Amino acid sequence: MGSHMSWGIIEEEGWRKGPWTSEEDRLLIHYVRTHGEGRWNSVARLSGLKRNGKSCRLRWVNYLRPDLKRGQITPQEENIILELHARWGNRWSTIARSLPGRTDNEIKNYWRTHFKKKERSPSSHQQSQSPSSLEMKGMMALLEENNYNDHKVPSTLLCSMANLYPTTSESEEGHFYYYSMLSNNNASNEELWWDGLWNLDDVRGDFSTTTKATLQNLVAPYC
DNA sequence: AAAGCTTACAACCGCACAGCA
DNA sequence: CTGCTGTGCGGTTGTAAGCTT
Repeated sequence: MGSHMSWGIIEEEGWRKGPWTSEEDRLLIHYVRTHGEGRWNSVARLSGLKRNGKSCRLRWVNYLRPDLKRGQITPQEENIILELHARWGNRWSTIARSLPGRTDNEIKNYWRTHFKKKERSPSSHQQSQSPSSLEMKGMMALLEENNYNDHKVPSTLLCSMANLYPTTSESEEGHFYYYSMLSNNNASNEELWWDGLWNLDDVRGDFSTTTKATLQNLVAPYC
């Protein structure tokens, strides 16, 4: 689908809008390779793209990033989304951090098309592969019980994550380390925690641009 | 076969926040 | 302290493709 959509190309104040062309993608990829992520408002000047910074950032984050996982959301990922949404609500970026390769936009879209509908038809919800509302209540009770206060993640969630990201190879190593660390009862050790966060960010790349707010977002749900 | 409906997803918008001069 | 700029986030929209009637 995607690039075939025909949003009319609009030029407003010199900025192009609408669907990206492969040439624009190429320019943006080249820009990121040479200058790194960030400084999005400089993209137009440095790359020749007639796109504003926001548009460039969005295109990169949601579509061009090399670590993106394409394809359908798996049932395991769906379970994680359900669980994390029950816990955090519409904090899509927070949820996305637990699903490497998935973007907040992707998860948000998935939620809207799948679960919003299910909310309206409770009977179909029970038939799905997702946990029933009763099961979810149990999970949430577990979550509340543990409350992440001692930096523990419920084993149910960790099982899903471990199943989802079983390998320790290459880019996923950091993530798995992160989850294993969380599952460790001794992981309340603050040092281990921050080690894990550094590791996570390292994997996500461009650690240098990670702001305090980003780290706070990362930590907040567990604190 | 055609019309209407649903799903999927790319992209935009407005707001909030952090950092910096 | 204040205003500006850059960035991130959540909500929303628009449209192609697929499905149903």
